[in-house]
Amino acid sequence: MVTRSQQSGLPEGYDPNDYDPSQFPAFAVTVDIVILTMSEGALNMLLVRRGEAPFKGMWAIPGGFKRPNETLHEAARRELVEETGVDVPTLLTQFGAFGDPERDPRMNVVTVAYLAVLREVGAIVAGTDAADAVLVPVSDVLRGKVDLAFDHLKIVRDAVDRVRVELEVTGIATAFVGPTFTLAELRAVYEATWGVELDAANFRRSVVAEDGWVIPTGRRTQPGPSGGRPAELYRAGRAWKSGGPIHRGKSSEGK
Amino acid sequence: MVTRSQQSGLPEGYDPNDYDPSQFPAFAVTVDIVILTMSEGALNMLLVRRGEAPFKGMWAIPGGFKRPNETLHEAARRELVEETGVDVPTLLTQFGAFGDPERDPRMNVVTVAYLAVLREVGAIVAGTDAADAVLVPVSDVLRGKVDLAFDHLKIVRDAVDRVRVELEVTGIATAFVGPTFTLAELRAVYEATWGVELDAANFRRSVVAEDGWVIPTGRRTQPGPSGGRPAELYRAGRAWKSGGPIHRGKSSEGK
DNA sequence: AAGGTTTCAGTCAGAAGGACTAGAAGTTGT
DNA sequence: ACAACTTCTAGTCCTTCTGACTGAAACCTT
Repeated sequence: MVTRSQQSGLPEGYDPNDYDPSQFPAFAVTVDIVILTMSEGALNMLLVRRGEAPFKGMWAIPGGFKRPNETLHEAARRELVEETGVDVPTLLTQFGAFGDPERDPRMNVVTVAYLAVLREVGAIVAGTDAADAVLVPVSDVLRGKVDLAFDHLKIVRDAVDRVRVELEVTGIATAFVGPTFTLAELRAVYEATWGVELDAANFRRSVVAEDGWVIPTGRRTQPGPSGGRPAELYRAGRAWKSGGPIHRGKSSEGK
Repeated sequence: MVTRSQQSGLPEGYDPNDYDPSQFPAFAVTVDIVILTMSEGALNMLLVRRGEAPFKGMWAIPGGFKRPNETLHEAARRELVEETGVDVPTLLTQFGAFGDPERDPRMNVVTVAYLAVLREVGAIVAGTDAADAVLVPVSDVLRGKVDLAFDHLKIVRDAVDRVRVELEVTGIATAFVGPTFTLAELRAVYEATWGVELDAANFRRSVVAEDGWVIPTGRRTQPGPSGGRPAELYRAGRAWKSGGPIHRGKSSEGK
């Protein structure tokens, strides 16, 4: 937007010749999406392989140009559908903008980063060419085991920081699991994202505490191959709109 | 940035002719800053008057174009210095990007919004032409008492939402007060921002609780015109790096 | 039937926090 | 000088929250 610095009343000590506001610099604006999902008890993310220079052959998070006639959110949603075929508009949260001059060697690109949380892991990668899209553990990416293009490593770090906070203050945890879920599944989301271990009994007590966090369906799961008592299936309640029931204590391994 | 959607391996059902990536659309990128400060026990913000169309004569939050050779954070810092003369790089936090197509009637502008917290109220407005810059209560803006240009009302709402969260999870509260402060001053920050009343004794207990939140200086303030026991002066400790000591309860009037 | 595994239910103690009372240390007014 | 008032500080009481733990219930495999 356009305010003081292109008006006539410029601040003292500022030479308008340093910068001509009528000739504003042009930027490319892109939208990048960090797509998270739970797989085998760990936090995973979707990466795509770049087919063009720069960074050809390297892994990157999906994204693309914003179009002039769409909002940022619409652009993120469009890219998400194109990459995964999944349409989850409510779970798309913007978490940062990145515009360092040297982040793209070809031109000046400002990107707006979004965070998407999905379930249904298998269908995601299947939707694209398997060689061009892969699901990798977030921990591998954070440890630098995967070389990412551009400043995508920084973007991923910010995304993980954000989802850890969102887990505590929003209902994003229910987005990782299906429409019905066991409390163990839900607990695994917290444990994998925060890198902690939560007491199953205390977790249950917090979540079931007479509020509308989860609603029992009456049905049960089949126990896993290792046996065990079958778990009850719940669906998400309406209380998640304003802060979740689980809060993390003092120190956590993660971060 | 540039990833899949401009590569050869485009997703199925996507016609490349819909959009030619090599001719990426040009956007103007600006940086807008919501500058908050405490004044007379209330949360205030800085507004500048627009001197040019569109929205000429209306109030707006300060901002300006990002330059090609600076980062977003540098642009925000530069604009902040130009507007207020105050340089507080650590307290500049990015909280959102806004890019609706119709947000600027002239052209396609994507703005990245920053939040700055300042003290020293008087010097701020004095730095600019008094008629062009004004400090107004945030509550007035949120109630729609002040017509803002562009989508700045939405930006301000997001900024206030953000600062309310930051107050709880970061040490941003100490940025509102001076290098030394009384506990009543610090408490007023929470009360004004959250729109609640906090018990002075309980607030003290939480903040002084053996951790490094605040460090007594041994000095005292002069009591106000209404008398009262003089308050002890503290300075901020180092514990604010990871979460503040004050948490808000269930329901608050604010938000 | 026995042992293993997982879920569910309850107890106990300490921490955290809200409401409250009382005292301490200044002010102003008569 | 004294009373009345204001604000800050210190402490108590009680409820709620939460971490750690025990044990029972329900299902598996062998």
